[in-house]
Amino acid sequence: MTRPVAVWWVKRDARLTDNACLVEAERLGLDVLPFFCFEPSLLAADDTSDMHTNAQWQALSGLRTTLRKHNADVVIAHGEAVEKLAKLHARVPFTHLLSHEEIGNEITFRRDRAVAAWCRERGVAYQEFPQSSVRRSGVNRDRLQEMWRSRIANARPLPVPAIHQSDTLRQLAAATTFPRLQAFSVNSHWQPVSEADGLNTLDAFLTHRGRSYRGGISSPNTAFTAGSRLSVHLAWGTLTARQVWHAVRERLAALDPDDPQSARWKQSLQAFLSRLHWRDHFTQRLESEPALEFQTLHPCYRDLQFENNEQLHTAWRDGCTGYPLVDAVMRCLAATGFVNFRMRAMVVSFACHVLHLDWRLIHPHLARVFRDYDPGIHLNQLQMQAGVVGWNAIRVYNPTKQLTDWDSECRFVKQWVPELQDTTPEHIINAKSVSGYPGPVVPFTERAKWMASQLYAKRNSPEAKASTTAIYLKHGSRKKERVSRRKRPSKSVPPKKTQTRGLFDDLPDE
DNA sequence: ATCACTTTTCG
DNA sequence: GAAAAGTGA
Repeated sequence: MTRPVAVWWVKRDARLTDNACLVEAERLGLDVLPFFCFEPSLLAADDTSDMHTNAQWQALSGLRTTLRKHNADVVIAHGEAVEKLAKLHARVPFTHLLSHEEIGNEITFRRDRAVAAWCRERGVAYQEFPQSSVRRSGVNRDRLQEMWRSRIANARPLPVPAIHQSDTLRQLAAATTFPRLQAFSVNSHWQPVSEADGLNTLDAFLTHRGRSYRGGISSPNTAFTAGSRLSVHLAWGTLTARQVWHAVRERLAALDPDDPQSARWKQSLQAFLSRLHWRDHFTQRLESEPALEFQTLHPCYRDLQFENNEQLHTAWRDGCTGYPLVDAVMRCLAATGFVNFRMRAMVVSFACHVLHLDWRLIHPHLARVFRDYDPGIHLNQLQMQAGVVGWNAIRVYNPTKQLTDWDSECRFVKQWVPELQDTTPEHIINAKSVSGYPGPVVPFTERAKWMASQLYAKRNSPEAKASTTAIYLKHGSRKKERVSRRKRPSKSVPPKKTQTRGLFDDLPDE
């Protein structure tokens, strides 16, 4: 009467919809036992924080609630994965271990390898299923479009299959409880993470909020509602890119051409889809080049010396640089775990180009204050904004210009930097001294120019130029041919039509 | 000539 | 991204 058991090892995929592990268990006709492990070695990592552990706890709590409606439950463990799996195996001799293919940092990769080795030793069939278009260990970027088409665009999200779980298994799972961790206390500033919250967020974006996406995501005052807010769900796997992609495509197809609002919706949703696709481009780069967690993709920057002044680092981290928008963003992140892309890019640019801090030095803190921390996205964006990828122009964000452009009334600044509560916007923007708020820790223009010159000097060395092409071919975008443009078209030439941007042109984000 | 806006180039 | 260059009223 007892069927063989497949353990579904839940990691960043605490959801029932579009879950290949559950579908596979059903296909094999196995009982399924979901298993989640809070791992001390991961909890202690310098890029992990309570914000992340709390997200996983919420996702898992949601999963448990849903599973119970299916008359099933999840085993919750606290300990190292191999050790806990072995202990479970002694109790329930499962034949299969199913999990999603995680593109993470070195710690999770090594952990996955150790689990695979344990499975081989024990004769447990271990299978990992991709949950994005990223190809494991694949480096051929020419085939990425094809991967996206076959895995995302031309494949429907998987429906929730029947879940078979014996009473014995269910009782065993139900008896396991959450470990007592500080991270599990509720913080109302943090965005909720669960499959149900993910679906609600997606729905609200597609029915109301999404209209303002285009034009709304740049300002920190509007981005909290105009942004999709799906990043946490994609990061922790309470939604998949495939679910989101198809939901957005359906919404686009359903737009009423007679509705004057439709044009705006269309622009917004297409801009969003483009970014959704870019996620995988970056994740693929980390999968192909895991060393970029520790060193720059381009060799010419590896011997670059950074000032790494500890006072400047602390001032940046705590939001005390004397640059109001930078400080507001750092404090907002620490409190909420979220801010829009542009503001994140600005604080990275500021730390690297103005404070002269190594991107590896600022990496752990940022990872910890991003509730949507996803190593593939984070590490690539970090290197890109630090200007060490090699082929993009070096982007230096001017915090004063950003303030004028996106928070000219200083609403966001005042919300997070109460010292400036009673100061007028003009006063703040012109950096007049305010008692109780520090002046600029370092001068912007001079320091930014100096760092840019350092970076360009590295890049322009003949050896560097030689390797740039090779690296670009391996890791750059495939979409647009890099045609050398005519310097100055003659007057007689018919006006060239403005090149319409495709979804995947080499202009990530803003 | 000037202004507002877009495109191109690039420490 | 920012600045310079271009465009068209």
